[in-house]
Parts: sequence; C-alpha cells; structure tokens
Amino acid sequence: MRQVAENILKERKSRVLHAVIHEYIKTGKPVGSSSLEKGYNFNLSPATLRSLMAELEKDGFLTHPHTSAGRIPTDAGYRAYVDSLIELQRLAVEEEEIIKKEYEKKTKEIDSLLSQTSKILSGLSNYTGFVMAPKAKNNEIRNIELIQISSEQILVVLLTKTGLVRHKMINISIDSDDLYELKHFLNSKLRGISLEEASKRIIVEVQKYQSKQQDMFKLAGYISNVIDSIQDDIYMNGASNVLAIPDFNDFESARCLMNLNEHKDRLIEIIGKDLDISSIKVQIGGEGNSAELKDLSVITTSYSDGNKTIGVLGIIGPKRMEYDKMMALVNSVSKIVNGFLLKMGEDSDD
Amino acid sequence: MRQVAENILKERKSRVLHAVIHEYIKTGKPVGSSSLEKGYNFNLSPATLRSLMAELEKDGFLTHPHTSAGRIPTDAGYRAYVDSLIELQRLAVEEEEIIKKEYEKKTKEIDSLLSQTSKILSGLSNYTGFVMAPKAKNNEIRNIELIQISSEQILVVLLTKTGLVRHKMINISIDSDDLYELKHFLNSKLRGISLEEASKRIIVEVQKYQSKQQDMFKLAGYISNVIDSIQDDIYMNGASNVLAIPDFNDFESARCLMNLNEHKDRLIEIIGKDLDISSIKVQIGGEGNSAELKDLSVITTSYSDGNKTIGVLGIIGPKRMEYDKMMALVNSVSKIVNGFLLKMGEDSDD
DNA sequence: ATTTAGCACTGTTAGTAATTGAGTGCTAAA
DNA sequence: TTTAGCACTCAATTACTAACAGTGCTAAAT
Repeated sequence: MRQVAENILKERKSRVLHAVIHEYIKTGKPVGSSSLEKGYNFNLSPATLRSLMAELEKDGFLTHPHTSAGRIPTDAGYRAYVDSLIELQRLAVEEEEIIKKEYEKKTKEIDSLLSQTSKILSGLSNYTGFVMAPKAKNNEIRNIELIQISSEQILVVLLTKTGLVRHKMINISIDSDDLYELKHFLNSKLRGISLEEASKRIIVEVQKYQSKQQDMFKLAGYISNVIDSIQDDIYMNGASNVLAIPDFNDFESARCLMNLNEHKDRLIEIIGKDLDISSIKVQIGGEGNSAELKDLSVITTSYSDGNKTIGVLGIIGPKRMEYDKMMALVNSVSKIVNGFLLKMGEDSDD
Repeated sequence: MRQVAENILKERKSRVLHAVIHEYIKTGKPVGSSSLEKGYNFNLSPATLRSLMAELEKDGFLTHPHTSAGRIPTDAGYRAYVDSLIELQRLAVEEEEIIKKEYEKKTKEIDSLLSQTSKILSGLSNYTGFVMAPKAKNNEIRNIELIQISSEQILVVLLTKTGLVRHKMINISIDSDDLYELKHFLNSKLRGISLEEASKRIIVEVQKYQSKQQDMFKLAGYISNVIDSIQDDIYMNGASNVLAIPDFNDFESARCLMNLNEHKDRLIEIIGKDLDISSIKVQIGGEGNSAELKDLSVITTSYSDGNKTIGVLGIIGPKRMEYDKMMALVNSVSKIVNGFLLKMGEDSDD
C-alpha cells in the first residue's frame, strides 16, 4: 500500500520533470509553477507543483537561476528525461520522404554517400551534423594499385570493400616488372583482409615470398606505412547553424564547435568510442569528459555494413533541444545509411 | 606657389589620416584630436587636427560613430591607407624562419603542401587562412590510370603535373584489353594537356582512333565527364580565430565566415578572380561585391608554378587589422609556395 | 592666412534609485 | 495531502543624474 503510494508520487514527480523540461525546451525561459499549471493538465494547484519542483530541485534535476525565477533543467535533469524517451518517436512520414529524396542521386563511392548524409543531418536538424567514416582500420581491402608515375615515384591507390578510396605518393625507384609482380602478389594475399591486419601482414608475406630484390621489400614497407597513415575521416556540416540559435549569446561554445570543425581528430576522439553502441546515445553538455562541449549536446548512433558497425553519425546541438525529434532523426538516418551500405556491399560481391 | 601649398596641405592631411587609422587599428577605440596630438608628433594643436579631421570626414575617409566621439576610418579610408602601403614591409627574419620551419616535412602531393600553407597563414596571422588549389582546369595531365575493380566498375585516377590526384568510380562493363588499350592511348595523347583542353579532346581523339568498340567510346565520354566534374579545391583554416577577436560582438560576420567555410564554392567565387593579379590585393569590407564580408577584409595574392599563376592564397580578418604586417605575411608565404612548386615541377620533368 | 585658445554643446557611459513583476517558500486552513 | 494566502526576493526595467570625451565654432594670436 505504501509502496503504491510512493510509486504514484514518483510517477507524478517525473511527469512534472518532463513537463518542465518540455516547456523549457519550447520557450527557452525558466518555467514557473503557474505556467506549468496552465499548459499541462495536472489537476494540481501551482502551490503543489511548486513543492514538487522544490523536491525535484533537491533531487538534483532542476535548478534556479535565481530565487525569484522559474526552474530550468540541470544536466542530470536532461539525462533523466532523455533516458525515459525509451520508445523512439517515429519520424513523421513526410520527413522520411524528404530524407529518401535527398539520397536520390546514387553515389558509387562511400565518401559522397557519407558527405551527403552529414548534410542531411545538418539540414533537417538545423544543427550540426556529422558522420564518421568507416573506421579505416576495420575496412577490408578490395584492391591495391601501384602506379608508376616516374622512375622514382609510385602512386599507391587503395580501395576497400566499403568503397573508400585513398591514395598516396611515395618516392622510390623500383624496376617496373618487380612492381607489377608485387602488385599482383599483394592483391592475391590481401584482398578481403582488414587494413589493420594488412599493414602487419604485408611485411610478413613479402618476406615469405623471398623477395629477390631489396627494393621490393622496401616498397612493401612503405605501403604498410601508407596503410597505417590512413586517417579516419569525418564529415561535418552546419557548424554555423549553432551560431544562429537565438539563446546562444555565448561565443565560447561557438568557438569550440568551430575548433572541432577544424580539428576533426578531437571530434573523433569524443565520438569514436560510440562505435560499440548499437542504440542512440545522447551526451549532454559534454557530460564530464569534454569541457568544450559543456553547453552542447551530442546525439550519436552507429551504422553498419550489414555485418558489423563501421562508423558513427549524429548531430551536435544546444543542450536545449528537442531530444525526441532529434533522436528519431538520427535513428532514422542511420537506418537508411545501413540500407545503402548493405546494397553497396552486395554490388561489390561479384 | 599655390600648388606647392596645396601639396603640403594634402600630404599633411594624409599623414593625419594614416595616424588616425594606425591608432584605431592599435586601440580599437575611436580616436580623438588630443590623443593624436600626444602620440604622433605633428606640431599642431588639437584644434587644427580637429579641423583636418573634419575635412577628412567631408572627403569621406573618416566617420563619427556619434557627435562627441573620436573618428574611425571608413572603408574608403582604409582603402586609401592600404593603397599607400606601396612598399611591402619585409617580414621580420625570425618570422621568415618560422615559416620555413613549418614547411620542413617535405610533401610530395600538392594537396598536403597547400593544406599546410593554409594552416601557416592562419597560424601566423591569427585570422583565417585559405589557399585555393591550382585552378583545376588549367592543370596539365601527367597520367591517367584506369583500374578495373570489378566486371562493371572502373576507377579512374587522374594525376596532374602539379601533383593533384583525383579519382572517381564509374559504372561500365568493358573488355579489359580494350581498357588497357584505351589507357595507353589516352596517356599518349593527353599528357601535358590541360584538363580543360583534355576533356574536349578525349572525344575527338577516340573518334579519330576509330574505336572498334562502342564501349570504348562510351567510357571515353565518362572520363571526359569525370574531368569536367573536378572541383576547384580550397583549404581554409582558423575560421574560429575570427570569433576570438575581442571587438567582434557581432555574430553575423562570424556566421558568414562559417558559412563560407562550408560553402567553399562561394569563397571560390569571391577570390577566384584574383588569379589574374600578381600583386597583393586587399578587399576591404567586401567592397560592394559581397555583403557577407561587410565587416571583414580579405588579403589575397596569387601563386605560380614558375610559368603562370595557378592559384590564390590569403587571409580573411577583421577590417581593423594590421594591414602592413598581414600583407607582408601573405606576400612572403606566396613567395615560398612559389619556390616549392617550382621544385616540384622540376622533379616531375624526368 | 593659418593656427590656436576658449567655450558652449552633444551624446555616451556609468552609477544610483525607484518600480515592477514573476516566482518562490512557508504557514495555516480545507 | 492539497491548496490558498501572504510575505519575501531578486532580476529587469526605467528614470535620472553626473562625469567625460570630444566636437564645432568663433575670435584672437601669429
């Protein structure tokens, strides 16, 4: 009996929390007891709401900017709110349509697919969208091409199953027959192997092969280096959108975001670990780890090529954002990307 | 006699203009008559300076933010000032050293050279640096590689004399012998030809060649398209620096800059025409053409590969900047880039 | 004919005070 | 347990003032 009463209380309290956050997201102003009473139909008086809000404040979910102001959510409040959005709200049908249309132009290389995706995320959220390209190291090699440019320059072109193309020029003089031989050898041995694996294996294989030439061994070493130096790519769009957010008087966050835009490696650091998660993840105000995001929230999810997750995508926006919609957006887009990648993978299995 | 008097007057007036601008650049505050008298040694009283400033205002070089404030330069004032900086101030020796050191890691592909250059420009100016890659259409082809990926996919890899590497996947099924033949044919006919020229000539040549196969003709068409679709690249760094400028309370400019960062084509539009100039060009406050730059100034110059100018580089900063130093920086960096490109060109002529 | 000193004038800035109002917490009654 | 009532608090707005920096003009000085 007592238990039940407590549960009801708890549920009501959380309903109040939701209402406050919802209202705050909508208006951007601290919400007071009376505005809550009007907009949402608790059958409770402002006074009761006030005491509930006071409790929520004691619990750490709400704060006061000052004594005579309404409540605003703390990071913990947002967190509780987001966690309770278990069921992802479906995107409206028209919105789904828009997304699909955006993808209309078929893209053969993964780079353009992802860059497009980042633009879509940014365009539909009106915040900053980003897509981390397939974790380079996990990509499987489809083709290695060695192109003799001059007597002492070789252009290495790498193509992966996912459609990633990377190239690099290296300086070495090598006999062109040897080059041809090495190329076929590498392709036969490395196709289907992940880059990470390949980089290690190249050396081993070439040694096994008893390379007649020291040159070949040297070149193999270079190629291994090329593979190692492949950077994870990240696409980012709409950083300027954040500056357009009305209650963003604060240059600092804007600068941080622009900095992230330029130092992508830092962003990779922040979201790279989200590769493991399969659901939607919301990081509120940097949540301790990253001071530069203290006024921003990051919504991420991973995407996969059918077998395993290969990258991360999402949006960066203000802490005060419509989490439900944005989570749905991110979720939806990732599903669609999955679909495309699956198709691209199938196309290449011939 | 009268003429002389007028000249003296004029010279003095322009000295006052310079002093005002210089002081304003230094302090950021409107400059009044008495601060001018103290800091610079005109042997004139504040009253005289006042009347001179009033004349300069009538001439359109200075304004008043309000009645009881000092003067600040108008765009025309900056313009007159910049135009009179005929002699480029040499960069301090240490600074030259810094730049050279930054370039230490030799780069074989032009992409990394230019990206590095953009970072240097941004780093040393503390504003936004940019480098427009060699006008793609003017690049001369060094090598065309056609790589068969699967029975119906060809990866086209283009390499230019300046070290630009571009690739694109195209969907077509073609006999591999034909592919080989076409590749050698294209290379023999197009090497040394500019991209622009090449795109047109491919079709003609293949027709002349009496291609046995319809496929070959079709592929040639695709390749021509690939060449046409090569975009001018632009590297940009330090956009966030502009947000750090203390007297930049104005979000609008910051947003515009971020927008430029994302829509590089717009930037290309703005600075693309500077390819023709050989000296340093300063564009103050967008100077009519581009509203988005109304609170910013752009300093550009072109760089060359030894024969002709192939790209544009420079910085974007606030209107109130140390034009002399920044012009020297841009000038210096462009000279150094010239040197590198010349060397790269020589290396490839073997 | 210039230059300069003197002075009245003007608009910004900073500081103080008064007022308003939204919203709170507490208490006592329903 | 809920609610009405009330005193209280603090930010935000407004109004007013004083200080100040700098101007433009005029008349005297060079």
